[in-house]
Order: sequence, then structure tokens, then C-alpha cells
Amino acid sequence: MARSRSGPTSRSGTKTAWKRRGCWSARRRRRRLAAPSQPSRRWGARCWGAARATRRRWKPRLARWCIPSSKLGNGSAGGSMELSELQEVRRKKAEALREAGVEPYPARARRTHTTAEARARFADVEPSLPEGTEDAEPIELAGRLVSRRHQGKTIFANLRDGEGELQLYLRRDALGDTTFEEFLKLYDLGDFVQARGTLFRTRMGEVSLRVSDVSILAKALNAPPEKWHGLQDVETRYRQRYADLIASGDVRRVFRIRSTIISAMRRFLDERGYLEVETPTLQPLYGGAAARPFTTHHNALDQTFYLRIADELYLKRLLVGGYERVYEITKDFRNEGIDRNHSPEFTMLEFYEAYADYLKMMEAVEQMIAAVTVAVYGEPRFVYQGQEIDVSPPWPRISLRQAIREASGVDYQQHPDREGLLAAARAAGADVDSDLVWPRIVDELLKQFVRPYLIQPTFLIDYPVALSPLAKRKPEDPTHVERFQPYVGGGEIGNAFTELNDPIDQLARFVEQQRDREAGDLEAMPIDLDYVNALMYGMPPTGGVGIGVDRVVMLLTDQPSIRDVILFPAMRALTAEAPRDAIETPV
RNA sequence: GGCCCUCUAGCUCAAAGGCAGAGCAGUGGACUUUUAAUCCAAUGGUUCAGGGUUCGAAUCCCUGGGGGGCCA
Repeated sequence: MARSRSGPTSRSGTKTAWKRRGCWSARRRRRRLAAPSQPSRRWGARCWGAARATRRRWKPRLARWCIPSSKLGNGSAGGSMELSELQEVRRKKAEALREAGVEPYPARARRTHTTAEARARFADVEPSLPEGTEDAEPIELAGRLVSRRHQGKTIFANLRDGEGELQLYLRRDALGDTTFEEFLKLYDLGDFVQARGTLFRTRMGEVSLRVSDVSILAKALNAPPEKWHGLQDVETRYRQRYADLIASGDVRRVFRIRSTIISAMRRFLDERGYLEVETPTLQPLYGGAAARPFTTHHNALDQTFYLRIADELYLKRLLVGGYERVYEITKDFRNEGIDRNHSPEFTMLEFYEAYADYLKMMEAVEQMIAAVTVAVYGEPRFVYQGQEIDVSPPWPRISLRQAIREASGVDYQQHPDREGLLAAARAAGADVDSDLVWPRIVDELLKQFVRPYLIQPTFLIDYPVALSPLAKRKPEDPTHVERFQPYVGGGEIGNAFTELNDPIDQLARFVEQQRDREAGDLEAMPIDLDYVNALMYGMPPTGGVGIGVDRVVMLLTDQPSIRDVILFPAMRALTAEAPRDAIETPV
């Protein structure tokens, strides 16, 4: 699972945006000057004249010093927060509700139907309704107010819940003046409400709820994003995914599909007798992939731990222990750069099967991806970036050597030395740095000549042994290992091999890795003697697979960036530094 | 790490050296079947931060920050 990337960029800037803006001093000043002079105002149109006059004096300061909501990320600094003018308007509405005896954040809600259930009910009932009549049975819905169209003594509004939307129809005469006015003046887009009423179909043909009573469930202080264009700013979308989800049905769809995919993977493995297990995230020694780890510290043990970069070595220990089929779906962490294909934390599926080899695992992979695709789309086909991809098994299998030879004319087997391969690669038109080691040049040839054209699913098989310290050699060609990588849509989605179970060979490969480490390869694996010890108890012949779940989700949701399939992608902190004592204070 | 793009009202976007604007949202008002409702009115800005050039800077230059893209 080698990912050849340079380490993370290190920046020296430590000052926070907050401090740079001078917000601290500004906030102190504001508290001194403005707060005592604010008159207490009750909600109401009559108060507005006086309120506005007062507000005009201090509002510009308030606006100036507020934290723009777009700059509020996770872990915002400080415990207090100035409200923007719009937020303040909404907060006052919540106050006004309280003064009217209505709790703006009640503890309980009542709902008899989701919007989807309401639609289903009306579809059932409508055919038997006499002409010109409506469903008589009252129901109750709950959800977020997402749009509102006021027209004199009526209001149309849309209520969204987890499953969909339904239109509300509110009339002054049906609701009563108080509730109608409250709904009009004190409710806002984004608020959660519950509405009781009966279902009917409007003149325009839309199934709607004729509301007899409505009440608030949760007052929203932030306005939802623009209703037509939604949230466009990429940064805000990632930092405030909640707002992105409110604004975009497409985004909600992506993460539903993500869930469907992971469920389908589990189901596929569960049905084949695999045992789902959990292995450590905090590891005293990391391994199983070529990557740099995150390092952390356990206070009580006073010991360094690494966040796992792969599950592999622990899962294979379980094969030694006697389980025959195990899998794990979990987060792995790799301390490297971030781009559209790499996230420092990402979701990995690994599964291992005793008495299987990589040929059998290829069948499992193509069947699983087909099953997952069917779970999402009902057929083993989907469109990724404008190209229809058909994942029906079986997928073609091409050896890495042959694929590179056919695409570039370079046969790496003919160039066992680094310099020769480098020259041949350049002669073929490859753009390769002169300091690359032999396996990395092979990797470059693969990247530049082969990978972009593997749109339809393809297995590349049989990799040079130097690239794969945990895979078993091919019996008929010990320079290569029994390894494959599935490619779909021009990218790799996983990595698999017939697992190396010879403890002596494994130790030799670790030693080889150690040499690379000492030569400066920061991604080379450290020697894991306990793992070798496990293999010395005997591990059956085993096939193992790792699947990059995020990559699969990207394909099946047609998203070219991994950040668009991770709910809260890692971002540089905007606000105060992390509490350093959390890691520095010895306890 | 290098190069390019980007940051303007809560949101979506204008303003190509000369008074910082519009739509949506919000506020006040009209309107009893609308659905991007419509109409009237009044609002809403430290143009990411700091420095420079200039009579004058959102705009040009420098430094820094966030984000995105390409490359490594």
C-alpha cells in the first residue's frame, strides 16, 4: 500500500487569526462601552423605533467585532461569542417566545408520521376520498422549516425531516391570530417545528398539511445558506459540514450512499462467514503499510504510541490464533500531505481468509464491488466523471510488468539496476526524478503510463518483491510476489496479496525495510519482532485484501475529491492553538 | 516545498485606480392555494490581516494567513 508522497508541509506560523485581528482587545472594549448602555428592550413592533435609534449607536461596533460565522471552525477559541445582527434578531425572537410563555427549546417533540409516511398515507387514502373532501385524520409532523411563502392571511411553508419534505399550509382563520402571528413574526427559516393537521392536495396538486396547530421545537440563531445557490464556498462547506448538509440535497445523498456502501460491504463479508474484529488504534509499533505515522503519548504508561497506519499485522495475528476469516472496517492514519486522493485519516476495509490465495481474493473483490454497486444503484454499473463503468465480474487481470511494457515499452525486468531503469524510463518519455530508487521508478511508470487508462475495472497483478515486504513470492518467479491491486476509474481502490507466512523470510524482509529506513526512507516499516514471533506459531496460507473505502465511495458517488466523501475532512485550525498541556503536562 | 487561482453584506455574486452595488435571507407594510411567490419601503460593509505606491486602492506592489487546483 505504498503511497509515495512527501511529508506534510510544515509551517511556522503560530499566531492565530483571532489575535491577528485584534479581536481580544476589541471585545474587551466593547464590553466596557456598549454593554452597560444597552437598554433592555422587549420584543414588539412598537419598540422598534426606540430600539433602532439605540442600536444605531452601537451596532457598527458590534458588527465589526463579531466572529463571521464562516470563520468559525471546530474548536473555536474562547467561551463567548458575539452575535451578528441577524443572529441577534433571532435570539430576540426566542426571548419573545419565552415572554409569551413558549419555550423555544422544549425537551420533547411529538410526531406521528415522517413526511415520507405522510405521503404514503395520503397515497393510500386519497383514492377513496369523495370528490372535494380531504383526509380527516389529523397527523403530526416534525422537522426543519426550509422555506416560507407568505400571502396575506395564508402561509405556505416547507417542512423537511430526515426523509424528505412536505408542504405546510397555514391559514389565519384555522390557526388563530396568536399562533398565526407567532409563526409569521417569531419563526424563521431553519427553526425546527412540529405541526398538526390534515393532509390534502392543493390546487397546484401538491400534497400538503392543512395545519391546525404549530409549535416550535428548536429556535435556530443562524440563518440557513442561500436557498437557491446554497453554500458554494468550498472551505465553509468542509469546515461547517452541518451548513453544507442543510443547504445541499446532493451532499446529503453522498453520505447516505456512503453508509449504504459500508453496510453492503459488511453484509457481503458477514454472509461469507467473516468475523468482524477490532484491533488497536494506539499501537506501540506501527506497520503494515509504507507510510509515516502520527505519534502520541500515553501519560500513565509514559510511553509513545503510534496511530495505526494499517490493520494488517494485527489481523494476521488473529489468523495465527485460529480464526479463519476476519475483517475490520476502521480509520487508519497516515502522516502525509493532503490532496484530492489523500486524507490523513481515512477508512480502510481489510479482510483475510485462511486457505485462500490472491486469485481467490480477486474473485472476492470483484464480487464485493459488484454487490456494493448493486446495493447503491440496483445494477453493477455507474457513471464516474462522465464515463460509464461496469463492474460486473470477472475483471481482466494483467501483470504489472506486461501492463507497463505495453503502455511504455519499458520492461523493468530488463533493467534490474536503478540507473538502467531510470534511463529507459526517461527514454520512454517518463518524467522521473533522478534520485528515485528502483521500485519508485516502477511506481512512476505505473502512475504515468498505466493508471490513467484503467477506467474499467482491472486487476494489476504480480509486483516486484521490493515493493511488497508482506507478500509471498510467486513459486515460479521469486523476484515477484503474488500481489494485486484493483483499479477502477483511473485509480487504485485497494491492495492485496497472498500473505507471507514464512517467519524467516518475513524477518529478512523486515531487515530489508530497516535498511531502507536507515537509508532515509521514512515510509519503510520498522521491524515487528512480535509479528515474526506470531508467524513462528504458524499461519495458514492466507489471502488478504485492503480496500480504500473512501475511494470506493468517491467512485460510486461521482466525487473526484476525497474531502467530498468525508463528513469532516481535516483542516488547518483557524482559531486558538490546541491546548498544549494536553500533550505536554506530565501526570 | 514550487507555481497558479481565490478570499467583498448572514449566503450567492458584481464593481478592471474615482461615492462599494445587486439578488436571496432578515426588518416594516400589502396580498386567503403559493412553491426561486409577487409588490412597496427602509436597512445591512474594517472588501482576510498588515504594510506600501497614489490626490485617491476592493482593484496595483510587498509580507503574512485561510481555502482550492496543478506539480513535486
